[in-house]
Amino acid sequence: MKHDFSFFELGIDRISRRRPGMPRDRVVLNRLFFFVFKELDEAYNRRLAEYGLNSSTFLALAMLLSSEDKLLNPSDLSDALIASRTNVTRLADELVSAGWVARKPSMEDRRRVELSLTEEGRKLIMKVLPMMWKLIERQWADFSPTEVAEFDRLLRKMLAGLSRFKETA
Amino acid sequence: MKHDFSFFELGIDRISRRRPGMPRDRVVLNRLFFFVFKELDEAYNRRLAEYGLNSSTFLALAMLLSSEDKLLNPSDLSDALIASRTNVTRLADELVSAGWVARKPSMEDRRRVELSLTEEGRKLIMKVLPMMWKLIERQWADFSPTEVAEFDRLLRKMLAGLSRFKETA
DNA sequence: GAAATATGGTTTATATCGGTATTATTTTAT
DNA sequence: ATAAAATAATACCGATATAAACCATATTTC
Repeated sequence: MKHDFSFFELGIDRISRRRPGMPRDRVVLNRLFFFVFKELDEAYNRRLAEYGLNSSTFLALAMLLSSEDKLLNPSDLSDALIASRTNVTRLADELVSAGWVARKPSMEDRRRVELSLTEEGRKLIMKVLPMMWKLIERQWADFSPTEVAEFDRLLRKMLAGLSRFKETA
Repeated sequence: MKHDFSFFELGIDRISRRRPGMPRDRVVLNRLFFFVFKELDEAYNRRLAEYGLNSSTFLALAMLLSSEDKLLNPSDLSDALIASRTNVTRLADELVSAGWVARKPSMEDRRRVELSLTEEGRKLIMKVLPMMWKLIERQWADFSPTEVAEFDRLLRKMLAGLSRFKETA
């Protein structure tokens, strides 16, 4: 990595000095959040790439594994992945052509499509899940249970703040 | 919004029940982080869109404003935005054709290009910055200074955890 | 000082994603 | 029972992003 976060902090401070009125610490927080996300996303994608997966395809397979009875529709996946249905159609194409997922028309509702894991898809996600969990454990290893709980609380509070200013638009 | 976060928590718990060994709370934390990021990004982009901007173009203009003397190269922007140089080229094209930024060849190093704000670009970012700061203040309004500091600390700790497992690959 | 290497920026090819329109089917309203 | 509205999936298109190849210029190495 070329830069750690201090690089950004300096940039923010430079703006702050010249244009007064900036809520400095909160701007840093937003930027830090953004930065951490990028690192998080990149780290996991790099590991998943070893299996020909990425965050979206991994999560899709995990969802499919977790609901092996219920049968999942593309719309369900769209919700679970926070992705457009358009994109899920494409993802499903990808997963099907990789041989991990099967598409079947639904009997009850003929508009629907039912997605399920193939044997290969099942084997793959069963292999990847424990790897991911180990990774996650390692990532959070330094956090005490209290810290985990506090982080959780703050993230949810942040969510509340965000939803509030969504209404007022 | 169709779903709040509890939707995802239920999905995680469903997997957890069937496949033992999941570090449940940390998985939730990762997923929550991802969810919050999406909301954050979407919220800011929606506001910036009113000015014909998005996170990238906004940040680029802010960086340019903050270094009105130093003159910024595309590479600098690439670092600041955590974006590929390829993408910065495209962004610069966009900003130039919108009339907000000027491109000038550098004298000292003839490989380089120097980017600077036009008068219009300057006016725009001077208008947008205070709007953004107000937004950020509102977003974090419920957080006490202690909470802000604690959030900051936890995010940096998370970063440390991430960088650790980057090395070990 | 010439050759090898590194750097800055762009072009080209490719991936990922969302919006809109479209088609097929189901549900609702009258 | 039929017309209108809603829903599910997709095709098509444009926006945003990266990687790889490339050219021009600087820097390093010998």
